[in-house]
Amino acid sequence: MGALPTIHDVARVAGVSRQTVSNVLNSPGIVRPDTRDRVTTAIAELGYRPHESARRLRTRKSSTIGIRIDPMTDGISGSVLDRFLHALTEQAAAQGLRVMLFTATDPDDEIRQFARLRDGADVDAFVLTSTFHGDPRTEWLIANDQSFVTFGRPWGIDDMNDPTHLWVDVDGWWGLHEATTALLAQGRRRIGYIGWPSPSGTGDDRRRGWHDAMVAAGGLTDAQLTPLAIATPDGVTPGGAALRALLAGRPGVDPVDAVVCASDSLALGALIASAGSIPVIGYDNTPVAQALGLSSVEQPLDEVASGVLELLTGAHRGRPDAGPTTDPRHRLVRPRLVLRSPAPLPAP
Amino acid sequence: MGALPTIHDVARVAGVSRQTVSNVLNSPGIVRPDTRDRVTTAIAELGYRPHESARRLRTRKSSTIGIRIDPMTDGISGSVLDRFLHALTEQAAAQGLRVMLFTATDPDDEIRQFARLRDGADVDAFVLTSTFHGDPRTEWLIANDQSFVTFGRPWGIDDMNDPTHLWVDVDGWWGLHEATTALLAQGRRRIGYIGWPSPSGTGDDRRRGWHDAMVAAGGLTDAQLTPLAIATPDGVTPGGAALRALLAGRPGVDPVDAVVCASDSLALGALIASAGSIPVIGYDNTPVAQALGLSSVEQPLDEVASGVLELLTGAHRGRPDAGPTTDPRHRLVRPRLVLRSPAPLPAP
DNA sequence: TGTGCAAATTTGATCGTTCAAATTCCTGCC
DNA sequence: GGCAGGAATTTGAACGATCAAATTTGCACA
Repeated sequence: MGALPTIHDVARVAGVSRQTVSNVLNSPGIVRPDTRDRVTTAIAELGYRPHESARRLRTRKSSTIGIRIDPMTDGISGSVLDRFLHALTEQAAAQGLRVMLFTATDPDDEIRQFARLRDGADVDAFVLTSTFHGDPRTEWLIANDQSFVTFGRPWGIDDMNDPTHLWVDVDGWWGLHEATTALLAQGRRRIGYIGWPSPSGTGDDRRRGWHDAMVAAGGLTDAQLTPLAIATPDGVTPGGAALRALLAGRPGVDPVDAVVCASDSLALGALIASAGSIPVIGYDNTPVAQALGLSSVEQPLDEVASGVLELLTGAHRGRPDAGPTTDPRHRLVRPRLVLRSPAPLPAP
Repeated sequence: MGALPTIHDVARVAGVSRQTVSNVLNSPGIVRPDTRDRVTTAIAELGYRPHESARRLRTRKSSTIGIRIDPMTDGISGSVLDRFLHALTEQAAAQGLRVMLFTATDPDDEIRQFARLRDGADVDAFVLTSTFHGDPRTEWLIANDQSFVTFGRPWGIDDMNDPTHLWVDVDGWWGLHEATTALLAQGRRRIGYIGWPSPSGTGDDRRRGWHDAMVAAGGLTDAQLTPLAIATPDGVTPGGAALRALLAGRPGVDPVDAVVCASDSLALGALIASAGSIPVIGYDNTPVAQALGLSSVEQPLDEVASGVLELLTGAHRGRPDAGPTTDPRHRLVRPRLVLRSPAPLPAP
């Protein structure tokens, strides 16, 4: 009674062989309907479930995805990973895949973890977050023929159309384009941008979204736009400082009448510093933004998760050269603008 | 070259048998030092690592902990689970344990997931978060003799000293006692409390922390304290409403001059509604609190994680009746008060 | 009725490891 | 030198599943 039933027990009860039971589970098409029913009944009766480790040993597949969980560097946007993890786990489970976590102190350590998990046959695919240009992790994974997909573009030349690896990303350009356009529709004309220093793949992309929307609107020239964009490290305090600079203006540069930001952290700082005098739009739609009624650009993490799984389990099977070339090797999903009116906040 | 080395390859290179290699790995004490060295060298040379699935199949242990990842209900405190996950994964890895995620829509579904993971021999222990009194999940786990530890007390009578299962929790009483005491030391006398409706194990515990500190201070009687505590659902808006009520006072009830809250969500609402006029202290030290300079009570999630692992791998092995009775079956860790001065916020 | 051939099912081997039992090695002592 | 007895090591079997090949079944057709 204590022992769990094995495939052999099911076979005995159903009056068939082990292999037939295995076939019912793995390729039901090749077994005759009446035997299949008999086996299914026996499985239900005994409450049998295949022993995953035995299956993994034999098939040399773990059906497990490894993903690194960050040390929660920036608290505010940390929840993006959290929501992504949830979406990924949920959708993976629906396909019989498991999600295993690991931590790493730096990229080199992460590569050691890759090796450890691969050697132990613990996972057979990885999902990478926050990749950067020339990332040693993707290079290692490619060199070692590991199956993986990144959440984030490679940001190299031509990577969009001829990527060296599979990726899913959110179209930050589109997000900031939408945000800027929405402010323009509200009659704002001098819309500033607060983002990160170049070069930053994500950051530059978002800045271009703002820039292109402003140019399309036709009010300002390229030269007039340049002083409206501020590059600063991420964080609430830098966001506040940047906004004060934009509001103050300079000789020959008028103050801005709205601001879009590359992150909710920056936007929060800007919101506080602006004292609610001008509209501010952030990025990521974090809990902070939700709580304070800050407008923000929401990343559709469900779509990102399903895109990742498609690339992992679909024709490409997590490798850039495996699938047919007709099948796109990436997914670029569109974020959604969430407009809110800020809650009243206490004065200094 | 493609194939990973097996224990057999190591044995051949070292000139010993499979089992000796296995012994070097699992019980180094029983193998002679010089053979041990030879084997260790061969392992390093080949880069051998045991195939975890094969090992699990044979030993019937998975060395994997299962934990559910929540659907991110309340965004603000969601990051607590996130930080806990990170701490748990990190410390588990140090002990050769893996962490596997799963999702569930409700407690019954979660029980189905338990069964699935157990039957597949995927995990051999569970970590439960946010348990409640009479939780069907803990009952199922006990009835099915599963190894598990909860993050959160059972909240039943006598569970503290004679628990039916192993648990780790943060001492919310102590956290609110500290917060209240800190405000008393600043000269505040009429300190209000905003929390959740009774019965709520966590909530009632935190309220008692505030209550006991107030009583110890001696300024107010029990009857005078009652109107200073407000019970309301969690959230930013309810927090604001509660604070307005406390600030307005009533016939015979003077306004408060400070407030402690059961969560950062409530505290954030209170902070906004108070317009910075009185000090507010929250609970969880979430990113929002950090960003806005809101004082808060921080849960030491590293300690919680290590406590969970101790109970899981120590003498008790995740079961209430396994270890010696001298060994405590729970850990109650003390939170840390983080005092900040709020950043200036924009006016309505 | 027998034959051919595909479909359905069964059998034997195997994945990489550890357990249990058997064997060999070594050391001390008479 | 022989022998006892423990330490060190090796051997065969097993964990529970799937793969590959062998076998049996079922059906159409001559």
